[in-house]
Amino acid sequence: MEQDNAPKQDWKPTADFADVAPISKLIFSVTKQMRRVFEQQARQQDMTLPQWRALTQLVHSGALSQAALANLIETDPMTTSKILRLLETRGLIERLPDPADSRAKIVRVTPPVADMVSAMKAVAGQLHETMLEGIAEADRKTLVRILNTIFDNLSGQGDRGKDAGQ
Amino acid sequence: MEQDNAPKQDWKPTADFADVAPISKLIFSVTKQMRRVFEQQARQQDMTLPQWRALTQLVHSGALSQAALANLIETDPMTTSKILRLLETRGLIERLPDPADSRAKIVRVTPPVADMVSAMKAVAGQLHETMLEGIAEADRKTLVRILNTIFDNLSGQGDRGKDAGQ
DNA sequence: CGAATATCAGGGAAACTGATATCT
DNA sequence: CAGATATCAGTTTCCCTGATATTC
Repeated sequence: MEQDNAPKQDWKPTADFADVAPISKLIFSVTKQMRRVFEQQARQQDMTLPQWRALTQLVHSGALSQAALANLIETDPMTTSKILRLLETRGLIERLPDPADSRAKIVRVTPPVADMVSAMKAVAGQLHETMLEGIAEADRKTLVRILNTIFDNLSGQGDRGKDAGQ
Repeated sequence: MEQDNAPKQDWKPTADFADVAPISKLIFSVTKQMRRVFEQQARQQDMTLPQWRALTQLVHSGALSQAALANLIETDPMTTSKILRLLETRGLIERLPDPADSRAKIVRVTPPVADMVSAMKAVAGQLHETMLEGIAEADRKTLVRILNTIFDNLSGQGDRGKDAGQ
């Protein structure tokens, strides 16, 4: 038996993630909180965040091809296809053949989605207000500006991540 | 001039996610980009983001019980257990019985983890620099302050997510 | 006893890879 | 033909739920 009542490590801890990339860590933490709160509320409508992003993008942009939608919501075509299948099964979206390109499918939301979107907007709006409580308008503008800069800096990194600027 | 914009569908599109929660959407987009770039680089070390967060937390805090670690990295105990099993299989961490509480296990990193952490720090640091390029020091400080406020606003929301202390 | 710790069993969703039929 | 579009098949990881043995 070794008498090691003092469990100590030999090597030095040096700098860790929080020291090397404190802002990254903070953004990840914030997003994790946002995601958890959102999805907990959204489960009442059987809605996940990626599904919600696809749906709102379609509401915002109108009918889109799957490839265009995938680009806008920043998911690969295969994942987008699966997300859309889930939404289609529930009758929230429909996929129509593109008359101008028989490879493509045009995706659009269906009328009965309105009620659900309305309910979800309340959830998203509530979350948005809660998280921004006590933050002045000037700071919010600054935040948006900085985040847009970060987004632009990251677009173009990695294999995929082309444009999507906007 | 633009008093009447042309509607595309029969039902009213009203406000969508981007209108209701533009900052939320932006944060999600930024995080998605960060995550993709990070995990793409991290795959060279067979490392995912949650695993990396657990590992760096252990480096930072030293030995911890699984419950304490789970609280710090904001994952539930079951998920934490599985993440640790993956790390333990690779010999990156070890779980020892807590002499003071025989229900608990004390988790700590193993010495050979140093090389991998060193390589990952380079990746994380590179990503951090890239994404913050062109952002002044004052803006970075502002960003950290606002994000901390948001984090505090969200802590306490939802079933889990109490105070980050304990 | 009630609460906490860790784990088992099981499920769903997201992201990625490689391959493929069709079409531009 | 090269490239784009959407999908199939399959794997991994994460996150959640309910249940349980043990211990505080």
